[in-house]
Amino acid sequence: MSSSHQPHRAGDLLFLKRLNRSTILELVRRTPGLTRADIATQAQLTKATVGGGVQSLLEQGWLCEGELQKSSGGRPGRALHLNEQRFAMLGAEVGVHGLRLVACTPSGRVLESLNERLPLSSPEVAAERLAELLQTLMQSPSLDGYHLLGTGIALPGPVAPEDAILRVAPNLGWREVRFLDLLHAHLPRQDTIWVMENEAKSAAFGELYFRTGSIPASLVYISAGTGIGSGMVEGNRLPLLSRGHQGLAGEIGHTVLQPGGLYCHCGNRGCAETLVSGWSIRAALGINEEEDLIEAIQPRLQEPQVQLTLRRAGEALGALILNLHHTQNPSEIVLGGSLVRLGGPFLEPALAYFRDNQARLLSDSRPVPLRVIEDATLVAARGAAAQVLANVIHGSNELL
Amino acid sequence: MSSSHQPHRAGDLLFLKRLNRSTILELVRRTPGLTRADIATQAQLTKATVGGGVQSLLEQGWLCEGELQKSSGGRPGRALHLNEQRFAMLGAEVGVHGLRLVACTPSGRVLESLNERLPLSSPEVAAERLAELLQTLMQSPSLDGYHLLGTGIALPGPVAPEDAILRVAPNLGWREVRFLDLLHAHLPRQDTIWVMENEAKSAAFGELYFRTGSIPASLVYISAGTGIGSGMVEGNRLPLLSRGHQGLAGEIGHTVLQPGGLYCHCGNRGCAETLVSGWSIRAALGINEEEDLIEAIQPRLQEPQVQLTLRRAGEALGALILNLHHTQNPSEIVLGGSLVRLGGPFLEPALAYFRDNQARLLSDSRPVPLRVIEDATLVAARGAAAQVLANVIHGSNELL
DNA sequence: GTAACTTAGTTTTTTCTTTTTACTAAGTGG
DNA sequence: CCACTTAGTAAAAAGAAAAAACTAAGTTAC
Repeated sequence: MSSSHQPHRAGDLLFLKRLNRSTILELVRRTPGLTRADIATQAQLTKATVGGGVQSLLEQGWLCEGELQKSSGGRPGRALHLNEQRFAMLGAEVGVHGLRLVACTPSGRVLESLNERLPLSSPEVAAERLAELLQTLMQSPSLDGYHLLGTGIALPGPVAPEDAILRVAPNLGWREVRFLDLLHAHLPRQDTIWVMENEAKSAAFGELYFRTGSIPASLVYISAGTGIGSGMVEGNRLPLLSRGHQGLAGEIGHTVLQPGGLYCHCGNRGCAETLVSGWSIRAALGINEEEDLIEAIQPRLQEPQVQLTLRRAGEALGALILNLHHTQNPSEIVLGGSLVRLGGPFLEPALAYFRDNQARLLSDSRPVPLRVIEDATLVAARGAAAQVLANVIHGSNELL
Repeated sequence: MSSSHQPHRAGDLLFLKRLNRSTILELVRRTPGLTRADIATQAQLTKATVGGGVQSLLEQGWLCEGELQKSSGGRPGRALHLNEQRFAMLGAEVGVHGLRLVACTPSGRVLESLNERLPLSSPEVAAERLAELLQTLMQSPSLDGYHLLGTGIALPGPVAPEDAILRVAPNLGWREVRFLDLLHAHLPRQDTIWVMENEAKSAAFGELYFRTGSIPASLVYISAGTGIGSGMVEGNRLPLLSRGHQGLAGEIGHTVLQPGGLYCHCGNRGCAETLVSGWSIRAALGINEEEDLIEAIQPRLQEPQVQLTLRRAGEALGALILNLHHTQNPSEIVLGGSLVRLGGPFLEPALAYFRDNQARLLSDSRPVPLRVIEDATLVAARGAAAQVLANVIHGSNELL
């Protein structure tokens, strides 16, 4: 969301100060254990400036001091870490089959989570229930003493940038929903940050943002569930989400993969979702909406028709991944979503297709890493929480 | 190339000063005729700061003062413009069929251009000839009195970010070419900026960067010629090119559009280029490499086979554009390249496909603007020059 | 015509943040 | 134990933008 459509920020001294504070905090966040001297080197600031900045970040409770580092012939520096006891963010995902909530620390550690199945319902009902669960989560004992920075909401559909409107959620049957407004009817804003973003984009953000050590320059998260979506985040200094003009960036489920192919829900023909998605697999195998897809397929895995369907779907997913490779070319690809649980018969063809074809153009010896997340339950909710933190650290608010 | 892999820049006072100078220059560049007061409002700086910044930019020759604005009940402000007499950038495109060179002013006005056909040749030969032509261009009388900021080179293939290596140029048969090094064997660096980038990405950059007035938040340029490539540029403050991890971002010609389809040059099956590209159309219609594609087709436009081929290719292009819409979702799409000259029989199906299908997901009343560039001869070269200027204004060099 | 008002831009002083410089702290190695 | 190295702090200096006061140059009301 970030909003703030002002193209240029004021370049005053306060801005400079905050920029340096945010730089320091960001460096420690990425590589825990840094000393003041390390920061001075990496940020190209003087020791004095870093010392002052660290001082104020310690006082505000963002950082805490750790052990003395090993010395290499001089006074040892003192390690700095994110303070894990002071601030927390909430994140929630509104999914097709339920609500997932997390509370996590600035390093991404999950303090508490909730997972509730909820049948398909109206935006109003979902918002009311989510508000209740958020209240519950906030009062959880494991959050005692934490100052809550804000709440991020992940939704299964394109969210218009700047507007905080969920444009459409095909699998929920929602359209043009101002979900945050609905939520605030039951839960006060309370001067904290509220972020609302697409589910796959949130997941992508969290997967990159909470990484420490060697951080990929860019990352694509593919969310394969009832529908198929993706999100891309990149940028070295501040991680930026590719949202697109109308929030449609990453809607790979509706890229054409077979011109003149089957009709898709969206009305076009040959969309990727007609080949690979929860709903297309259900349709091909005659599995009811009420049944759990995975549970229904598990006992039928030996049937040739099931195997063929899964292989075809997997190959289509492989082509989709390859297409992302050739349009966005991320440094890393992460695959999550409920379809991952279909396992080898579905995943192997996908991975094989990408593995065999990704080096067609470039004979690059180092293939792009592709990681499969077995349990992606909390990924999107956690990523929504991540965006709250990023908003605080990089945003123009007064919290830092 | 931008390079400078340092993740964080020093936040000292000089940095702040340069940031504000660059902000001022950027604002005037985007909306010529701004007054100091306008800038102060938009940049959220005080009149005094803007006054000082403008002063130094006037002295350095970046800006010049224009007419008095109309007054609305007070002292009229003085319009500021880019100085078009002082600085210039060179840009060149190495294409499959020849070399194109331009010299242009900071506003993008072309001072001089060269266009030379060159048969397919080695990187060394091309570099030597390009060096000669650059020399010629630099000595052109219309560049008298101009200070040259640098030179940008656009190449028909993926360029690795940070490395200045052309990874591969399929239609030239080149691989792993350090083109700038070859060029510098014949032409000294001379303390100016050198930029090397993919051709479609360069074009995209130039199309966005030289725009004034209402500037789209993001733009995709599609280059449809012998092969098909694209480039995306976005970002409000400083325009950022999506390069991708290995420079493969935008290689839409090798996205799979028909799994199990025809074999592509790259070895994979069903790539978009097997359906729409200069080479696939030649193959379908039996047109020799030596003939000019457009000239060969023109007299045969009434043949049903030609019409069918062009329509099929156009529809594939339409699907490609729709796929970009659903993966990148740019605010604007620009279509250029030699295939544009095929005209209606090719373009109409493409535009119709995109027009009819782009609102499937969102019933957005305002469709994404799609502009066709009739004569894209100089677009990539000009865009390469644009990157030089952007490097000066936003980069960390001392020129500002 | 002129005084009141409005807006543009500059000059001067003040404020604030970083750097510079000098210093203290705390380890290693001969 | 003493030189040496590196980490971090403190006080003085430099430099940038802000704030306030000012001049400049138009319009509007009467």
